[in-house]
Amino acid sequence: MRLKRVVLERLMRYHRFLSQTTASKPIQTITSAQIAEALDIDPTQVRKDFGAIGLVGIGRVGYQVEDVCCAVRTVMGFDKENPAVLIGVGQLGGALLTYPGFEKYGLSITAVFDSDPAKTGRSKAGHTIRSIRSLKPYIRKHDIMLAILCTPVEVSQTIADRLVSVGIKAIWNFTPTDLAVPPDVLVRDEHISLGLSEIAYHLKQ
Amino acid sequence: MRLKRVVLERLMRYHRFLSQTTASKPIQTITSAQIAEALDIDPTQVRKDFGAIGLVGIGRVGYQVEDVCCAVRTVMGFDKENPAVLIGVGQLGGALLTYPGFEKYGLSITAVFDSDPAKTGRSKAGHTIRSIRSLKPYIRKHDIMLAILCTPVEVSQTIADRLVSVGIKAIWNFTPTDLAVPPDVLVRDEHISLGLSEIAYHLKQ
DNA sequence: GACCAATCGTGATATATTTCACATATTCAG
DNA sequence: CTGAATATGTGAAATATATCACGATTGGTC
Repeated sequence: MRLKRVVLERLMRYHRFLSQTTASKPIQTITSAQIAEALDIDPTQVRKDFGAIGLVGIGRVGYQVEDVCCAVRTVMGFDKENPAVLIGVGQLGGALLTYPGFEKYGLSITAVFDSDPAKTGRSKAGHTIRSIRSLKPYIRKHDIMLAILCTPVEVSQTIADRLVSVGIKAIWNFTPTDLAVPPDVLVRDEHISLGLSEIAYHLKQ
Repeated sequence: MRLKRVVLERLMRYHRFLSQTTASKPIQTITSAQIAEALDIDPTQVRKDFGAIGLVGIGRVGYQVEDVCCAVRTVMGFDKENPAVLIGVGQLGGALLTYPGFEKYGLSITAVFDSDPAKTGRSKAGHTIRSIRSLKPYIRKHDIMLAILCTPVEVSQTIADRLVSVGIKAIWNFTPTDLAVPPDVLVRDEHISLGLSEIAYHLKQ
């Protein structure tokens, strides 16, 4: 069965926790209770999640840490290369370009685009900024499936439409827009205003 | 009753949608069905969410757009000033400093800190970077409740502990760490790896 | 003013998610 | 080898969330 978003997010937390833990103190195995305690999750939940990705533990012992990490990475698809394009090299786009953690997840930004003629041709973080007009041919030629969207709000839907028309399969949306796309295209929103709302509400209490 | 996180997120989507819509074409009222259609949500859900924040609509007409926006902003606490400190002026921290959208939500970054002596004293986006050693006295003196955490992973928990000990009430966590804090302190995680996992999984299918 | 169509408000229903409870399996001690 | 202790794995129960169904209310039309 297709894994739900909440499950994927928990799997990531397990993975991160185990990576951090083993980095400081190498351990072979871990129990669902230990993970649950650290991440403030119910132990049963941990076991069910593990079961969902085919992990089996050992009674009285727990799970092989190595196996867990491996299984999560495989299920997520981090072992596959995912070339991506980044569109809009503003402050945020620039910050993402230099983010060092992407390769760990199989993501590599292979080209960056911007509609500002003053930027095109220039170089940023080792990438030559291309004109937005070369976006379509590039995606077609290299069979890109993922686009990272960092444009101003005004053009984000327009760019999204172009991306869809040329066959993109996922859009990582850093613009504060609710994009309209066909159901087979995944949009993952990374609006920080959502986080801000939770914080502001908490502080008001 | 205390609003749930999912409700808050939907309220934000309504608010953003209405802001965008009215910006291009001024309208007085809107129906739950119209909002639901645009955001791919059930109309009943919209009405229940509105009911939860005390909004009442009019039969055959819908809701006053103005009222909705106003109610959301009030409930969220965007009408109150929220001074915040930002810790860790790297790529991401720098990008956040120049983000123009915060004031709309009542958030203002009043001071920025970094532990790198090479950075302290310098200026970035209109802020003088302070030494991390002045963090505690600053928070105490100005009664700051919110911290934006953009430090390297290695020190994030240490800084979080210091923040908690000096009375911070919410941490907006941009570092890929599961922070351990007392239950009365809100941590909102903004790990982009979570989004990445959803994308990688989708692309693998 | 009376009727019709469209919309809200909400209890009931359905679905999804989390937690509980316990049988089963494994380790360790004596 | 046996028994006690501690894990897992999973069906059942509880909780949370979303959707349906429908009465109540409003605005427009004749």
